Amino acid sequence: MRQVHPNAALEREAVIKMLREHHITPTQQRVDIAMALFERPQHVCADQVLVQVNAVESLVSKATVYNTLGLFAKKGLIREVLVDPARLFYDSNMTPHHHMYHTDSGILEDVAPGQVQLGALPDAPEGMVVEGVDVVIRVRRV
Amino acid sequence: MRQVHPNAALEREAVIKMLREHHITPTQQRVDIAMALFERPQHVCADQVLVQVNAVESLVSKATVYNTLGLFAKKGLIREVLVDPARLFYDSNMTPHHHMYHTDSGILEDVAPGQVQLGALPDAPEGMVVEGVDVVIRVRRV
DNA sequence: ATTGCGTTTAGACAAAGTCTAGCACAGAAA
DNA sequence: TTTCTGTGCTAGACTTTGTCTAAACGCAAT
Repeated sequence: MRQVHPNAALEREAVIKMLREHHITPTQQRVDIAMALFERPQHVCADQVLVQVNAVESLVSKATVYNTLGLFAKKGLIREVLVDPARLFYDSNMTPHHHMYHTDSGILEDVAPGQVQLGALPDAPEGMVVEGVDVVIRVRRV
Repeated sequence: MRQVHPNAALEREAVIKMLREHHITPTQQRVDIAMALFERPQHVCADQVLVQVNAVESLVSKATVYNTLGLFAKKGLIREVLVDPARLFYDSNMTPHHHMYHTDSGILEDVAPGQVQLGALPDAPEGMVVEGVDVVIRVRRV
């Protein structure tokens, strides 16, 4: 049986509200996943979320973690980050910013938007809209 | 037995020279792959290269295609492009430019560097160098 | 010819992510 | 509260991309 720690109740409510605001039905599993994601701003891949959510007790299946992360990204709650060819990262920080990726260690850092001057983007082709612009600065040890 | 079309001889020599300039031992397989890549500037994934190279006759194995594309990228002959979470693309156009990615169709286009104003990048952390900066404009149908 | 080293190969393997078919749950309605 | 319906969840099989391994190959130098 599912047990929810009583002290977590308030944050849980806040998360449910957030999901509702993004037109996502707040199921138990989605709330669990969202709480893991928004505990702190972070970059995670599906596998890490799976482990984190099920750390204490098995709450959410693999398929649901994948489905939910995809749903959250589609609904604009989190952001996909493509930096590692082997896995997809998600960023729970939705404020505009860019990324610095350490290719040898896999570390992914945020870069404040003011640190990159981005101007004059090309127009999207006829009948298309810009969904987003990703800037990734790849760095490595000398 | 390996057959090389006589008219391709000249281009083959040029490719061999290019490999040597990048300190890559020009084996038959590497030359075949490079010729497929540089036939025209293009974005390809490993699987497409495998098919293209072996279209007429089976010349190169899967492992070699993967190894060779990785080698070429490491040696600066081609460039990895991360746009699709499911596969890694390679760009045989090494002149500086950015990318526009059609998320629904998978089409990947070049964007001339002049069309994006990129200024004032943050410094790389101590003991690190910037390997590259990727700018991807993701677009989709309205 | 023989040795040695880098390259290629087939096929097994690994990891990320998707799919399926049936069960469970959320929310609406009575 | 109970029932109902459509959405969501699950285990586990499956797919796809890419890597690894061990043996064979190729070529240059001895």
